[in-house]
Amino acid sequence: MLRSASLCAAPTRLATMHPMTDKKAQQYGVTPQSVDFNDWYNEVVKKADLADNSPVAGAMVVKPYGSALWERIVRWLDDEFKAADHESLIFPTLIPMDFIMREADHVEGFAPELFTVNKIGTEVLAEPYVLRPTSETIIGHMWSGWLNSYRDLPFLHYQWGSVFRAELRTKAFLRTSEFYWHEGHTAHATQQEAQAEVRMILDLYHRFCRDILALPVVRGEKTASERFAGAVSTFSIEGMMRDGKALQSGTSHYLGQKFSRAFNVKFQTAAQAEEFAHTTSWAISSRIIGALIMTHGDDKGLMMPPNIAPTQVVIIPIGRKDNFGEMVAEGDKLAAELKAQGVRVKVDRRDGVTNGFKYNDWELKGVPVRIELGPRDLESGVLVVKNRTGDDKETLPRAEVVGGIKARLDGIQAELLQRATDFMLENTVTVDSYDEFKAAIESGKWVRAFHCGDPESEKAIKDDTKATARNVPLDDAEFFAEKEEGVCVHTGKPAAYGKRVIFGRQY
RNA sequence: CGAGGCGUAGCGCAGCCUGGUAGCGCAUUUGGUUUGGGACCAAAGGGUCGCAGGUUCGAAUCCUGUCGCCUCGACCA
Repeated sequence: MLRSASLCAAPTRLATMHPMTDKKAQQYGVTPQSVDFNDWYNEVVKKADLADNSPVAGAMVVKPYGSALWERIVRWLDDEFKAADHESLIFPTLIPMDFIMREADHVEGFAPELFTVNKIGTEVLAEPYVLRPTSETIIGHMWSGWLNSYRDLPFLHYQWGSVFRAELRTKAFLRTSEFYWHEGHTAHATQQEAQAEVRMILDLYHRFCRDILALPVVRGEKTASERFAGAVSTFSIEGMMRDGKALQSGTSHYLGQKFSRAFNVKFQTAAQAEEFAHTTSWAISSRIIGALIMTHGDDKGLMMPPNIAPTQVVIIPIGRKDNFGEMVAEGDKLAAELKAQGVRVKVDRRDGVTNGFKYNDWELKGVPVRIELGPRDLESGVLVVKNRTGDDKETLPRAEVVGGIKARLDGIQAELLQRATDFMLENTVTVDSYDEFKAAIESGKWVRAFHCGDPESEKAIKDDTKATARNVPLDDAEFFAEKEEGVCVHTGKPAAYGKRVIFGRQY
């Protein structure tokens, strides 16, 4: 619950500049981003009705609006996976604990955050289970039984579900002890094929973020110290939030033969040799909703990109008691015309709530387009239209609004992507000295710098600045891909990777 | 997990220090007036004071434990 804690945590700040000291502000709206980004985020999640806290530590309840959003995310991705010939399947939530223990790096990464089931009724289990933190192990186990010949490959599998990781500090959508995702798991006969899969998925994620969520993201490879526990190589898409922090928004891992060796996933080749499969895993989680909130949101609340918005257009019938019903009926007619074009539209038929209240309500929820429809408009054949992205209302002929609705939505989609891209570029600086590096990080920016690749140096930088290497952009990444040689900004040694690394503070 | 803060009506809070009838604003319900950017008047309903122990004649208030939330730190595929 959003109790007094967040408002009282820092009394000195509160006393001087917290707008919640104002009665009206306390009741309506959210804390401005510039005052306290954390408060802003927590309040938006609550007030826009995306999620609520549950009695279970760190586990949220996703409310209908949040669920509608997640369902749209799931649907789009699921269609794409299937279009790329992947098949879904369903694995148990419980995994034998010893499975997790079989791959050394995997254990080390996950052991501290495992929920363990060691009792059924009153009977203590000799071999406990864990609630899956991810399913490479149990899937590897099953694959070993399914795989005989190279002709069986590739396995192109994925499942939708939730996983459990007991993080010590949680935050709705960004880091919850149970979260929702798909996990892709594929097995291939060759390294090349597996690596092509990893890359194909990373690109799919990139398209999803760019075209559907209007999130500019940087495709790149993680440095060794930031790899998935058990991966040979990890690739990520990184987005910049409006506070300048980075959010890893999706990952795609090449696991080599590490898991196939641990779970005996092997096959006979055409040359009659025995070989271990090359496997991959990849995921986008409910965390992506956090990215959506923090990339596009403003002081009025959420801003939903039209391509993902559960509701794209809201119609507000405006009338008095005697003609409100008539206006609602007109709104329904208009809605039907928009729906016929495939637009997701709602008519706000609530009576006894003032128009101003409705405007603010839908702005908080981030609905891209609002149409007002009142007696005056009806009389003159116009509609009042307002985009969530701007401040101005437009009065336009009804036919123009109806006919131009798709273009309007596309325009908003493009505007959001452009805005977020500009923000990311404006808040990324290229530096060649460690002093500049520290100053830039301190001011909440991303840094592009040369690095020697030494994990010890990365650790030292993190201890010093709280910034980590986000990724090394791919050669064909949309941003920051330039090839360059230089010396490490931290150690002065020759730079690794042949290009600059993105550093930033992260969620 | 370490340090700090906070749990009182749906939301935001006061009351706690100094133990003695549980309050305020908003929201809700009803009636009326309103309605093109967060309406107004009137009346009404709503609370095991997070939970469990303890001290006391008596606990929202004092003590202990515990659960949950927030911030900083550590951790974070």
